[in-house]
Amino acid sequence: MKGQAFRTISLEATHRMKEKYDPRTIETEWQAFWEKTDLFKVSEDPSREKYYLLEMFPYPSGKIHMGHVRNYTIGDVVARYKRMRGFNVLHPMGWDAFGMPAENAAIANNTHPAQWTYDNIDAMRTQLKRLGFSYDWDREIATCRPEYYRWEQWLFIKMYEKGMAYRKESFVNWCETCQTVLANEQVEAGMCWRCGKPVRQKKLRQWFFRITDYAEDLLAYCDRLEGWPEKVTTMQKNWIGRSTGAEIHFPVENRDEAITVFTTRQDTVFGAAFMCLAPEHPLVTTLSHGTQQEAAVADFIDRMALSDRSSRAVEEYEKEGVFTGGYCINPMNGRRMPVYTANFALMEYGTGAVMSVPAHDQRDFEFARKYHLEIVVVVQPPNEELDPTTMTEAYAGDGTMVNSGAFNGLHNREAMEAIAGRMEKKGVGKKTVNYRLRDWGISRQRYWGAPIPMVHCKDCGIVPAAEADLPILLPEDAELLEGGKSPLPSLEAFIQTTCPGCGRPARRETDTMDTFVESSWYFDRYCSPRRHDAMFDKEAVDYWMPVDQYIGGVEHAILHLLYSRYFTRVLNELGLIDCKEPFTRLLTQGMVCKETVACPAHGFLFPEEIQESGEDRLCRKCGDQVTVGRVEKMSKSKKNVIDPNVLLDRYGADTTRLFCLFAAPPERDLEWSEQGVEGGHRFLNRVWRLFNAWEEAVREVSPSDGKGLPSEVKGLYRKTHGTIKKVTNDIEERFHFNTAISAVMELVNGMNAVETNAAAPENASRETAAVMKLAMETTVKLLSPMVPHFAEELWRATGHEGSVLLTSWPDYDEAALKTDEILIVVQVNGKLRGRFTIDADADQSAVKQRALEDDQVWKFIDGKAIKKVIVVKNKLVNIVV
RNA sequence: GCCUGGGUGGCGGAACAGGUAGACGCAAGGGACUUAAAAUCCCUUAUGGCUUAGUCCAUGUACGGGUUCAAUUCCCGUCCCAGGUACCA
Repeated sequence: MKGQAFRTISLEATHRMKEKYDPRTIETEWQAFWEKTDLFKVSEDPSREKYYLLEMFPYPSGKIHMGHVRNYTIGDVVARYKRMRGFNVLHPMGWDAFGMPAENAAIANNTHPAQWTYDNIDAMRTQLKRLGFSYDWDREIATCRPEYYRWEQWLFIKMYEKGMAYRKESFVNWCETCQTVLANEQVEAGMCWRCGKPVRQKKLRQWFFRITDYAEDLLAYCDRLEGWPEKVTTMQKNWIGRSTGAEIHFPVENRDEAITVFTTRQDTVFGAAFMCLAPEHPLVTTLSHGTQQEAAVADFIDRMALSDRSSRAVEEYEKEGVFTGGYCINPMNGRRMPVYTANFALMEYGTGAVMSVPAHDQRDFEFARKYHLEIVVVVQPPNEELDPTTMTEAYAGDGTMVNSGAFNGLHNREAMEAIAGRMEKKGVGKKTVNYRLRDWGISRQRYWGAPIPMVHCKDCGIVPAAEADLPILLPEDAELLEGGKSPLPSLEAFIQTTCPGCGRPARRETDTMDTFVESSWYFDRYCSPRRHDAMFDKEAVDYWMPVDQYIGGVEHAILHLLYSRYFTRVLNELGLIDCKEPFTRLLTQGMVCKETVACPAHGFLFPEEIQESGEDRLCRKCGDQVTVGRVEKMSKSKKNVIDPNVLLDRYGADTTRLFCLFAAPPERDLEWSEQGVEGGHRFLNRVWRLFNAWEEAVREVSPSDGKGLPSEVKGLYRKTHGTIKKVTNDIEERFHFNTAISAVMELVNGMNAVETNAAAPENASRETAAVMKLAMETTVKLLSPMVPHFAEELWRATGHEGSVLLTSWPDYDEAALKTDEILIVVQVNGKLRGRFTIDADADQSAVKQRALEDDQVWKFIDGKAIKKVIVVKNKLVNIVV
């Protein structure tokens, strides 16, 4: 605090709370107070233990949605909790500000992407502030600012120099009409999502990051990420897709070259009867050239280029192919194998060539049957004899080798090793490891992104921009073009430059970077966001990193998280940071869902388009009955959205936060419920009234230490300590805020019962008031991370100065949890038959005795022989008869 | 197809290490307060049964088996739902 009393918040301890809970007033007052007193500002302090809490930063689309509210509420609770636990907590926020929607919006509204983006950021920042999140706003970053992407360009150059960034030709989804590259998810059934015209596979020179160099390391560390959900590490492992096998070279007939394949089943090489190449494979055209097949092959390649990857991958896609006219030779047995090109062979996996073993691979089997190709059995299963003429499906299991020359009789698993060894000796192949993971293509033919800082020079080739020229600014005066084509290649003022090598005129690279690049290091930048002469302040980044707890949607399980892990390794190797894994613990929160409502005439309806009339729900546009559909993730297209602003206006931030936390545990989907929000609001009101009633009575007393308790409040004292324990565990170990809140609700119910059962506040004994005070202060502290404004106000009401956030989290006294008497339940043959209470220190035989004497129990054991009696300490007795 | 999750009252969800199934909240019904309504407070609420309406009995955590004194929890099999992934050679 800066010494001066803040205007609207009275700092006096005698400040009286208002009769009525008015969230809007207290929330704006406390937000202003926090800001004025710099409460959330942090700096490195080596004497204190740090805690870096991060939520995935949002794309500035214009409005916060409920998914954000949930994500950031969860994060804020943890941040505030850790802070009360004494940690030096870094909790920053910023904007993932480059990307396509800004360009689309700019075209649609005739604004500039920068203008649109910055306006959105302002709007969303205001919303986040209204929710009372404890961000250190001084660290805010927007990735579209030159101060940010300058360092991304700098890093790109470092990576280029180290060979980690390179350029190569690859296939992309290309829309001719829009003159642009489309991401896979922008291709709908083979058509451009924007103009509806067919999408082609086009070869383009593109920039790549060599993430595959780290495939093994990224995979190996998956098992060490103990704080990550297994679901996510499993998805990453599958994505990396390591498989062991062999690389085999099949010489091409009459040519001095070979087709190299990757296979995991080198044991079946003697059964390889034909070869399948991806349509994009360079040999396909070469082999068919001058043969009768030439026209058919060309036609097939054309047709395949038209179908994008996702539609090629649709279910039950018919396997088809065309003979290329060429042959290759099986290096192990000299078999002449026809070379086909087939739609199921993928250029981007392995070598783009498949040795086809129809007897032992289902896909090859179907292909062979369709085109009447040879089927050779080389692995015989243990209990049956395979006959190639009558087989109805491939046999992919293990067995004994046949038709395989010197390897006949071996078990196929042994043969794998033996054949690999033999191939290596002959120089026709070797054991190898293959990954599904591809290098990361980062080129985008887009305007609204970070320019790739490279220069094309006629004489020197491709050279990095000079460090002194950074940042390579994205020109602001660009005119956005209908259709999405990047204006950069036609902006002469941008393109023309001089070569940093020879000084002669040269041209700038016009590709911009994939926006996943920005989000792969923003968490490092938060550590020293204003540093202008370096990417990061090494000391700061080594103090704060790695992120202790990262929170976000599971939809980023693969790309964002994998790229961030990769970048951390790169930065580590370049000596810029010490850590190797960026996120120690990861929480993936569930989606926010709501029922969909549709009208037969008008389709999906927004909640405000629905009229409630008695039991009926009607469409406001036409008055017809609406139909209620499935509960689905809130989305604009389904119109099942709730605008957080409406909630903030109606209930305030604390109720909104409380509902998000209470309705479901964080990792599960949350189903929206208007009544649930009401319920949360009612709870806060109930607490408010309780505090109002007791405010005077507890003002002068100190919280009870548990000594000399009147019997009517003994239970409440114990409950208070029990609640601290429960809430602490729920937050600390599981982030189960829903059960934490339930526990506080129970405590509040307990406090209410004091008034009904024991004493009205005005004639409560001093001891009773002392226990009440303890319970009240505990309630405030336990609730403060979740409903911070509300808690601040009540903290004042219990006679304290300053912010409750600056106090420490309450401890519980294990001794206070002990009860004099405990409840024992009695079972007969495992069925509940009775219960009794007994002194907590009673020994087991006494407990057993009591159980056997119980009237209720006796009814069930009378006349039967007791076989066994099991006594579980402090819990139950089970009598087996 | 494969890989993850998940299936518990009218609903959201609890039961953390096999030990009282249904915490807490919502909704519903009844009652109190009020001229009235809202708000608030109290009571009831898994299903079925009843000779003793009870500290009662039976059934019950998707379904079928199993292990155990005891299973929502562990094991085997089946069904359904959600998410991810997919011709990966």
